[in-house]
Amino acid sequence: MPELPEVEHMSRLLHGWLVGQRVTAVALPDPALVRHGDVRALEGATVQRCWRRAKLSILETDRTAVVLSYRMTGKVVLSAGPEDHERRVRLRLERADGAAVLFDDTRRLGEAWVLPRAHLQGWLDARGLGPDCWPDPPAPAAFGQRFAGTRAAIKPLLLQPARIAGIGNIGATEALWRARIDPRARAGALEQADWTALRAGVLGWVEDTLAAEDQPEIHWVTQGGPNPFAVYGRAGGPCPRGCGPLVALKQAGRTTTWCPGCQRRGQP
DNA sequence: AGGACTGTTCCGCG
DNA sequence: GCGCGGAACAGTCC
Repeated sequence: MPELPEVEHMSRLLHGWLVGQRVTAVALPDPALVRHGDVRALEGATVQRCWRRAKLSILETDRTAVVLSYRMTGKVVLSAGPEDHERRVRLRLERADGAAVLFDDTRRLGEAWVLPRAHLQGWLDARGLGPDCWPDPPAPAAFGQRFAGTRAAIKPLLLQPARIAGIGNIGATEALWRARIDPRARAGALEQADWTALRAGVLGWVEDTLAAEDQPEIHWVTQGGPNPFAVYGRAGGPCPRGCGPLVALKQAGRTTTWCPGCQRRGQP
C-alpha cells in the first residue's frame, strides 16, 4: 500500500497522534516485527518527533528512536478501543488517554528497529539511501547523475532506493508517463531535458497524491475506491492524453503501464 | 489452481 | 568482480 506520499501522510498522522504524548504501554503481538532492539524501551517515554525518510517513519523520544518500514501492507491507525480484531496488529503503543497507535500489517513484511537515539543517524547512513525524491530532489543534472554507470532500463532503476529514495512501482509508472519517457529507455540515452521532465514528473506525482490524501480513496486498492492514477492499473484503457490504449510491460518482475503513443523520449 | 500485488534484500547467473 | 534478473518474504484476492 504505501508509497512515499502515503508514508509521508502516515508520518504526519503519527506526529499528530504521538508527539508530546507519553507512551504508557507497549504490546508486541508479533515479535518478528522488531529486527533489532527492544521496543519496550518506549514505555513511559514521551515522543518528541515523528518524521519520514524515504519510505521509513521514525519516532524519537529523548533516548530512543524507532524506525518503521511498512513494506507492502503496513499502516498505522489510531484505535479508540478494542474493536480491532479484524486487523493484523503487530505493534500497539498505548497513550495515557487510552487510545492506541497500531501498526497493522496484513502480509507481515513490515519491519521495525529500535535504536538508541544517538545511533539513529549512523544507522540511516548505513542503509545507503539516496537522496529523497521529495520535497527537495537533486537538480536535474545531479538527478541524472544518480543513474549513471548502468545499462539497465530507466524504469527498474527508479525503484532502487540507493539512487533516488522514495519512488515505488506506482510512482515510477506515473512519473515516466508525466515525463513522456519510454520505460525501456536506457538511463544513458536520456538527456538534460529528460531528467528535468522526470524530476518534475516525480514531484508532480508526489504532490498530487499528497493533495488527494485527505480524501477517502487514499487506500484505493484495499478499500475498493476509484483508481486515482493516470496510467497505473489502467492497461488496455485509453491514455489520458488521448493517444490510444495503454500497454502493460513486465520489467524485472514488475508491471509498468505506459503509453507507446506519447512516451517516446529515450526510446531504445 | 494459479497468478498478481503498492517494497526491499539477497542470491546466483552470465 | 559486478550488474542484473529473479526469488524470497507472507498474505489476500481475484
